[in-house]
This record gives sequence, structure tokens and C-alpha cells, in this order.
Amino acid sequence: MINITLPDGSVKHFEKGVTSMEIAQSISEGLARNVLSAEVNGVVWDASRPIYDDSTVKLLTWNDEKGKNTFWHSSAHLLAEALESLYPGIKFGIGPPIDTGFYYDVDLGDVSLSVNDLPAIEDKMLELAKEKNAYVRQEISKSDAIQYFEEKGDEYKLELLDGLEDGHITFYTQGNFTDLCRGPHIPDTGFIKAIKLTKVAGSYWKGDENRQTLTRIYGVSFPKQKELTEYLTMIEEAKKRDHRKLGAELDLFMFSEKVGAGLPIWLPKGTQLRERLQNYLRDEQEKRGYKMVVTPHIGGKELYVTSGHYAKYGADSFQPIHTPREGEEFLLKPMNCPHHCEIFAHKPKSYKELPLRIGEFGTVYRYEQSGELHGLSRVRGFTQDDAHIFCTQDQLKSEFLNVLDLTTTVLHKMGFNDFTAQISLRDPDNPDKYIGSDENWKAAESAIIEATLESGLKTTTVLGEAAFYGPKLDFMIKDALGRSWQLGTIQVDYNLPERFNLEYVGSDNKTHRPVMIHRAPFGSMERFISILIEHTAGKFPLWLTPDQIAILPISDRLNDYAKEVELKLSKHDIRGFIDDRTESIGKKIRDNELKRIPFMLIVGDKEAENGEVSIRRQGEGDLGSMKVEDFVILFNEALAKND
RNA sequence: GCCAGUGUAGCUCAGUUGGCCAGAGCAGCUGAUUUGUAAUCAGCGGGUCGGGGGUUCGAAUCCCUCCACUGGCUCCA
Repeated sequence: MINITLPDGSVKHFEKGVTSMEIAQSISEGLARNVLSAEVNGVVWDASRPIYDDSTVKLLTWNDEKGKNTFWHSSAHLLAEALESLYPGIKFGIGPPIDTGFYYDVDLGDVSLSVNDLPAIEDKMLELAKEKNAYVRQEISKSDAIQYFEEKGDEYKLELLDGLEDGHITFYTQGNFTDLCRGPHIPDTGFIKAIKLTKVAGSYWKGDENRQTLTRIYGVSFPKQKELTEYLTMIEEAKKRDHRKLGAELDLFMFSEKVGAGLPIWLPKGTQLRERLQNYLRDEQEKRGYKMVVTPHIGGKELYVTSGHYAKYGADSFQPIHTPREGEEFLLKPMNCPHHCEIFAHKPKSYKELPLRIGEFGTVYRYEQSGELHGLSRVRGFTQDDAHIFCTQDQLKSEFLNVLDLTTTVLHKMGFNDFTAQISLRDPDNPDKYIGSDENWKAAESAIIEATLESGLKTTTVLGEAAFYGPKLDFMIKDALGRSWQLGTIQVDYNLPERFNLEYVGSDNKTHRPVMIHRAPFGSMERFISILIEHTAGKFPLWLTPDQIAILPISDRLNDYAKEVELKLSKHDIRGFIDDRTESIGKKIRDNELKRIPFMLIVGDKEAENGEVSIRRQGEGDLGSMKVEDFVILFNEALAKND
């Protein structure tokens, strides 16, 4: 007999070799039907795997992230089985679960797959799922495993096997499909009731663009049909919030092929929004001791040779601008820091001037790869809410905390509460990718880690994601479709001060090298606004939205009264417009609802007589009539609540 | 940049076994209507079918190429 400890702390006795499934059955049949896998002493196992020693066991179902992972991992195997039966002879890369669903990378040889082929594959998967084939685990020697895949002719699996240690290799088989796999898996394919293959994409083997292109098939699966239907509805709703769609509907921005791909054009409404954001951010920064500057959109090529950027990015950037003077070359600025370094170097600096915080809404141009462009999120010309802080080594941590406070303050003001701070450090296996000394890197990395710890932010740490000149902290946030984007960024840099030979005179009357922090709380105005649009579905906070009110006269004869109302409200800094088109009131309401105008003020003869307006709140409907003065109060209350 | 897909009027879309002057709704314009909480009615104008090249008696439709966009991959100073 062995002792099994359950999450509630209770201990039950079972025969040696009991499975998690059997433990579930001992609790209830219903639970047993829903067990996907189990966490045994902290490791996720197959529910069907025998347990031989005293253990702590947590049964995992669809309600556990780890249970879902098992489910989706098994679904990837089912996809592979379906693919192999439909396209015999294909080779398999990897097929992991992801945040939502799973994918499998396959080499289809000469076959080219499109989304039109997916329904047939789904059907095959469902057919195989109905067979309720068990996922059977098998420990196998490395030589036998190699022999299996050599006979099958799957060089990808052989390459994966190459990195595995003999004695720790397992195969999983369900139906006619066997895969090299660590597991675990769900008991049988019958658990998978609903499947949607969502997209086909190219991917590089091992993520290396110099290696084979594989076909990646993405899918998502569920234990109940209803959950798939709900998921699909959610995706449809998310698409309605897409900033590219809303940006066009709300007349915020546009693109023009003639102007160029990835070069957003801000329309009047979008410009109002953007400038209000900038003003807000400028105020917050000036409160924190930043000094704003303006620098040109171009810079001499030597500037970027000095900074080191020309050597690293020159070939893949917008190419130099030439002038009538032979040999003279300028580059569109891809970042603001070299200009700011020149500002620092302009006059001798004393330690008394530090920290020096130089801020600029600086527009930069980067020749992003064509396949990368994406609405406002990834563009070739964008405006950073940039600043560079020059400080002493001692000031580094407090400056870092100051920036963390600024960033979290502005993100919260915008209603973003769900973001993570990603600490990006060096790839220890690839020191050649980075410039700067080892000591400096270590000092910078520990400064970031310490400050972030003190701030109490939700963090993740990723090795190998650092910039080439220093480690960084990025604020990651998700768009409507769950894709993760980097917004704000804070980067420590020991490199540029050296390259620009920046110095200050210390209290010891000796020269010292300042430390530099690059930081942008929004990242770029473009990307920030793209995320803001998706999070608010176009219903911007009242203080920020381009038009706060629309006055809708019921007929032409009320236009004069509408103007009176508009004038009164503008004296209270309430902005908007009169919709005096010769349209029915129903039509005007509909149009202004769709434009997400927060308040509609409907004025007819009754209102004009009494000095009133009839209020309609966007998305809520009629709030009844009130005096104009009372509306001002109502409006200011809504403003105060940051609605 | 790579893989796959898409591109017809300002917008959403129909039209593809190649064949009369390429259609609809919305938007726009003109006129009528002066309207009470999500679309008033009528008339009119509007398209190099993404650009270029080719096949064909004939191309929106088939082929090549370039561009843009979409979904991923890679990249992101």
C-alpha cells in the first residue's frame, strides 16, 4: 500500500501501481470522466501512469491550465495522425500546446496547404477522436528510437533525438500514429469533442530562417462543442475591435500606397487624440523633472557611425540621403539617442546637473521588413515618447524606480491594469551578439532586477532578448486577439556614453562617465494608440476622446438653440459639434452612436423652451431631459470618474 | 525577407467551367420631407476589376511579374 496525499491535505491509501485515473474513480465517476492528467509530486503525468511510491497527487481537468495544456498537446498528436493518414509520407517537426490551442509543424514535401484544406483535416481528426484510441506511453532506447525514425525517414525527429539522453526517451502512440514525445497525454482521443483548425502558416525549422520552411497548422480543441462555439464568438467580437477597422471607422488614421507602406497618416480626429495623449504625458514628465527638446528628423551619417548603429543596421535601413555636396550623407533618424547624446556633450557637465532627463516626442524611421508591417502596431515611421536620462551609477536605481512609477502611473490612467514587465537579459551562450564590457552588463542587469523587485511588478525574465547595447525592461500588453506587444521600455545603456565620450565632473574634480537610461512609457504613440483602441473598442476615456458631445437638433429651426448650448458648454471646456444635417433624429442618433460619441444632446422645442437638453449616453440610451447647467455637473462627474 | 492567402465603386460584398454595355446595399450628390431617442423617400453620379506584361477571336475570370494588404515565421536600434 502507498499513501496518496491530495490537494486538500487528505491522505488515502492505494495499492502500489495505482493510476491517477483510479484515484479519481475512488472519489467520483464524474471526476474520473474529466481527468485529463495529474500532477504527481509536482510533475505532470499521464492519468493512466502507475504510481509506485507515496506521492502528492493533484488531478488535472479542463479547469487547470496544466490540464488544458495536456489536452491541447494530445490534440496536436491527433492533428499529426490525421495529417499522416491524409498525406502519407510527410515528416513532422514539433507539435506543442500554446496559450490557446496547439500547432504542428510539418514538412509536406511538394504539397502546399491552404485554409481550404483545413475542414477535411478537421473531419479526419473528429473521425479519429471517435475511435477513442488510448495514448500509450512507451519507454524506448535511443537506438531503437533512431531506428524507428530512420525507417520512417523523418530527419526532423532524428535531429530532436540527437539532443536527447538514452534512458529518458519515450514514445506515445495513439491509433496508427507514434511520436517521439515526453508527454504527458490525456487518456484517449475520445475526450476531444470539438476541433477548429484556425490557420496555416510558414515557419522555420528550429526558428532559424536559414533552415527549412515547414508548414505550421494551428488549431484549438475543446471537450465540449459549446465551448468551441463560445470561443468562435469571442474571436468574432475581438475582430470588431481591431484597431485597423476602428481606425478607419472613426476617421483616426489612414494609409496611402503612394505615401508608402507602414507610414501612417494621422487624420484630424486621430491627431486630436494623439496630441491630448502627448500633452498628458508631457505634463507627467515635466512633473518628474524632464526637460523637453526638439531635434531634427535626420542626422549626419557620422552620428550613427559613432553610435555604432550604422555598422549594425545601416544595410537594412532607409538608405542615406545625399545632397548636392559630394560625399555628404544624412540618415533618417532611426532613434533619438544620438541626438540627445550630442545635447549632453554640448556643454561641460557637473555632477550637480545630474540626473539630466532629456525628453522628446521624436519621430523615427526604421525600414521594417515588409512582412512585419501591421496597422499602427508595426510601422516604418513612428513617434517615440522618448527620453534619455544621464545619471551617475549611484543614481541609477532611483532613476529606474522613478521611471517605473511614471510608466505604471500612465498605464493605469489609461485603464491598463493587466500588463507584465519582461526583463530581457543577455543570451549567455552568445556573448558576441552584444557590445560593452562584461562588468557593465552585470551591473546593468542587477540594477534592473533589483528595481523591478522593489516595484512589485508582475515580471517574467527572458534570456537572449536584451538589446545589443544593454539589458532592458519591456512592458508587455495584449491586443484584442491576444497577441502580445511591447509598449513601454526602459533600457540601461553603458555603451553610448562611451562611444560619445560623455563625461561629467564629479565632486572630486575628476571626470566620470555617466550612465544612460533610454525609456519610453508608451513605446510609440502609434503602437500605444493601437492597443488603446482595441482595449476601449473605440470608446476612449472622456478626457481623451476627440468629441465628447454631439448636439442633435430635432429640426432646422432648433439650430440656433443648439448653437447657444454649444457656446455654453464650450465655456466649461466641453467639446463637440452640432449635427445639423437635414436628417431624421433616428438617423443622427444612429450615426453618432456608431462614432462612439460619449454624450448626445438632443434638442427639440420642449428643451429650447426650458433651457434644457435631452441626454443620451453612448451605449446606454436615453437619460432624460435636464437643464444645461445640470448636464455640466453630470459631465464633470463622469470626467472625475475617468469614464 | 520566408510560407500561405487576398485585392471588383469611398465602405461591405456579388459576378470565376473565359463570351451581351461589370452589379447590389451603404456612403456621396440633387430634390422632396422638418422629423422626439439606432437607418424618411425618390432621382442621379461614381469602377484603368491593385499596376505591368502574356495566352486567346475574346480576360475581372487563365499564366508570369511587381505592389499593397491579411495570417503566421524570422526580425524589431
